Amino acid sequence: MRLSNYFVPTLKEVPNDAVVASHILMLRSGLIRMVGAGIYSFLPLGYRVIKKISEIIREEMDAIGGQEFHLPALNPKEIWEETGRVEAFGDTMFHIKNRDYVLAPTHEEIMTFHARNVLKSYKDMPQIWYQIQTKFRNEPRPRSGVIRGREFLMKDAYSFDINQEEQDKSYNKHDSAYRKIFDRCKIKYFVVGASSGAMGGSGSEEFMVKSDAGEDTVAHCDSCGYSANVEVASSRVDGKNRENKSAKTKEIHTPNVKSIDELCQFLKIDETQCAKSRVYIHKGKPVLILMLGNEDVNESKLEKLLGAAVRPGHPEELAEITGADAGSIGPIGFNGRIIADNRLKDANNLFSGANKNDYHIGGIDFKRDVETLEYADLRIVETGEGCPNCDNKLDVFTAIELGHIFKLGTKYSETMGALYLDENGKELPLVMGSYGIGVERVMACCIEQNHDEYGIIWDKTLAPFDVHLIGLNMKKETVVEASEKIYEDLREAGFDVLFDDRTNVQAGFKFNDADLLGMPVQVIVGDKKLKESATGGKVEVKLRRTGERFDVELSELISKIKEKSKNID
RNA sequence: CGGGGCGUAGCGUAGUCCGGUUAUCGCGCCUGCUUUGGGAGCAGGAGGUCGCAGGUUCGAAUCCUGCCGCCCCGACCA
Repeated sequence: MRLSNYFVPTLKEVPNDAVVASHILMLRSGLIRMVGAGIYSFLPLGYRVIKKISEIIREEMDAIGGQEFHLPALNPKEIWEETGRVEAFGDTMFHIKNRDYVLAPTHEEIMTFHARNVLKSYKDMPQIWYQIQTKFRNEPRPRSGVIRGREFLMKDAYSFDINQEEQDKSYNKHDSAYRKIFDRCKIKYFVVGASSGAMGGSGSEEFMVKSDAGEDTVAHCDSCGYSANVEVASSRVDGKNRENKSAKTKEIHTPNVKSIDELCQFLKIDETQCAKSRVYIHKGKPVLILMLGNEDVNESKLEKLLGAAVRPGHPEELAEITGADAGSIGPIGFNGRIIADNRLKDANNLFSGANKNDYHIGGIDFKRDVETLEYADLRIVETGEGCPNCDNKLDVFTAIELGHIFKLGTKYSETMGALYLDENGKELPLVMGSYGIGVERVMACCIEQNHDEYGIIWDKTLAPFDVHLIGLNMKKETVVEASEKIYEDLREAGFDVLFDDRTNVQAGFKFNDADLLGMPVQVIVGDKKLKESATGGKVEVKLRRTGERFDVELSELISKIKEKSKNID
């Protein structure tokens, strides 16, 4: 492709609206343009990358027996009403104004629609169906460029099996296919396992990439591979040890002391001597949560423990329930369920609120003074804490969810009546799985992981072109002749070549564009080096990732690039 | 949806507080000449509903009201 007539609008300056590296670089290198919030066009160069990623996904999906569909984005609303998901999605689903259609945010319903009445016999299974298409979600806040959009490209697959055991096989096939896909894309990812417990062993794995642009917070152990969303992650932390002697409880006047910090300062004590109180409302009833020191309550864990949603109590409620305002609440005399974090297990000599404004109580012994006290893990895991599975320490960071594989069970087959007959002629619901990959996120993550101050550094598997050929001074006939010939030869040798044949652009401009666009190999054709050799001339080859440059005789160029390309990974 | 910021040429911006001729500058774009291995030089030129609507005023990019859009933080996220 000749750059002189190729639509690659590069930007020298950083666009105002972009913040994260991948977004900035995708705009600057002319891969994408924004059309509206969370709505992007892929320009020719960017679309070449999308096609390469899609092709890798396609190959690996086909390899596990996947069959590619092309499904409508425009769906009759009534199909979605069968599963009650019009309501479940709520405002996240786009609705068409002048007909009863919705824009599909995912395709469980449509795939199940095709499966029912057609997959009738146990002999028809297993089936793996997939598509690589645009999804629509009315995200309240699109962000980070292509990473969270209102319209986005997704590979989603659905498996249909006769029972859970067979479903596990389909699930495992996807698990290995996903690892191959992300490995081939050279992405450094990790897998976050099933969020333990809640829905009876039904499995789920998220394929995550560490990134500041991410929206999930996860705890990860480098040495054993333990990974979990902080909503469920646990860690090894020491509890407050029970002291030999329990002091007597005493009420202490603590005027204007509202926070743990203030309490510690006022009493000259360490925060590990304090039990912090938070009151939550669960099913209309108050629950007192006690945390060691100044630790925050992990509301996700709390909800999982209680089995239903919780909310912090309003200030007026607190006064009514405890007789005190937020800064002076404690377990002694609290009327209701009390749950303490495991770190406070059987602790004594604690300070906490007195349920009386401007008073705290010291010398609290949980075993002696608090009846019906429950314990649970209610902490939010932090970096540096011990991994629950090995001797190492956890790292806590934000991450981008690239893919998700999920055991659906029979939720959709039952509500939509997708039933088959087993060997005994018994009618049973199909057991389903659902498996997604955000295609644009793969692209964004690659850029997040592979760029420098000058631009993108593509790996050869996803690079829009293999070689970026630069004719330095395209007004000199020697340069034109030589670069045109190299262009032909490289293409004949099977390389995709982006040829900067622009006549009106300075050398420095071309170099910088080449670094910005990030093809793995640059071939630089200049007048000087062409003249340097008696045997036909030399050109310079530069490897984008390492910055390594070297001169090559024209006659050896193809073989040299082939050799170097092998090593570029 | 809450909090904050922004909206002036394709991009990046000055001017806005304190209203006053023809709206600033850089990049990019067009023409010509020169230049050509690290984002060129000179000369000339085109390009603007100052986000939109209404209001105040002799006069509005600037003040007031309403709306729209975009970004960031939070809430939300099958």
